[in-house]
Amino acid sequence: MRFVAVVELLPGVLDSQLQRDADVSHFEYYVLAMLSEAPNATLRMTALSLKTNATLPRLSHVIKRLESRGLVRRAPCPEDRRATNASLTEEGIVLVVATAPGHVRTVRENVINRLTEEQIGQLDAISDQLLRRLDPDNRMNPPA
Amino acid sequence: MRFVAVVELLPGVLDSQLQRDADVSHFEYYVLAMLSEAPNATLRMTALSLKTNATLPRLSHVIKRLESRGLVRRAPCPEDRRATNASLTEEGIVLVVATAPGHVRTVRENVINRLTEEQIGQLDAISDQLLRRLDPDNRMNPPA
DNA sequence: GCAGTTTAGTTGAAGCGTCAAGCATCGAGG
DNA sequence: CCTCGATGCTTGACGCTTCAACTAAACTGC
Repeated sequence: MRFVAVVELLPGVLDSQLQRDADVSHFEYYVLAMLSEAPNATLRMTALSLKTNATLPRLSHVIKRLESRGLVRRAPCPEDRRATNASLTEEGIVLVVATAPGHVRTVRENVINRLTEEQIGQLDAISDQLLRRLDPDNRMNPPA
Repeated sequence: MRFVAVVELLPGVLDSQLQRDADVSHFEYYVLAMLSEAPNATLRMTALSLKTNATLPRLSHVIKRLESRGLVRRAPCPEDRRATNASLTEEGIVLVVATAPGHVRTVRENVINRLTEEQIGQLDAISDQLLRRLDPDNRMNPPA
């Protein structure tokens, strides 16, 4: 199916733009973006891993790298001392703010602008349908 | 967009099924499948890399692994001695034949069966539209 | 309270993808 | 022919993801 080809190709396109513009992978950007939307730009590791569909080890490694680049800060959670809170630093916020428009534009150029209004509606309905199975608990898109 | 979530999640689903059933990644399966469709189950490395949207180094590594597992055979191309022909072995053919139905079923369960006839048509038209930009030369789907 | 289990997260080793460099062959120009 | 650039592919090193193993803290039942 042609759709499979789209699924194969699209991530690469999104990745290269972010790599060029901000030297982050699409996944790293997504992590930063999820943090930036959270109250106080802070989330617990587990919550963040659910939102980003990452395994905990993966997230742990990524956060360590982002921390070493000064974009994220880790602090033990006071309420549950097993847990770790990840927060955006000032620098991290700056990066997200600076990078978001370019990223949005890339999505726009590669997806939205290629389709009619009607098709966008169709695609959204189709995606919704598919997510019922791919993400039954709606982890990736909590009713923000 | 919800569509982005689909693009993130779907590859993982397809991958796990193939990993479970045949101990190959989705990409490895795709390589084997492309070979199986080619005349004489043989393709030159460059042609195969275009069809699978892989860099040549990546393909080279993958083919080496598949060869070491006895699924693929490499032979220098007689017409152009720089080139390498990759072919499916008997064993490789057996794997593709044995694995294809399960893979098709997975795609069916996760995509096709979730949508109405009408939506499938819409998705195909949308994919076609998007591929005009994502794959302008139509490398991934030569008019078979 | 205290053993056993569950939850939260980190770490290190192993495997795959990417990138830069390399080698061989082909083809075009003089 | 012979050189020079282009083409086809391979290789090795490095980075990221995954998996298994581990530590530590929190619940649970007795």
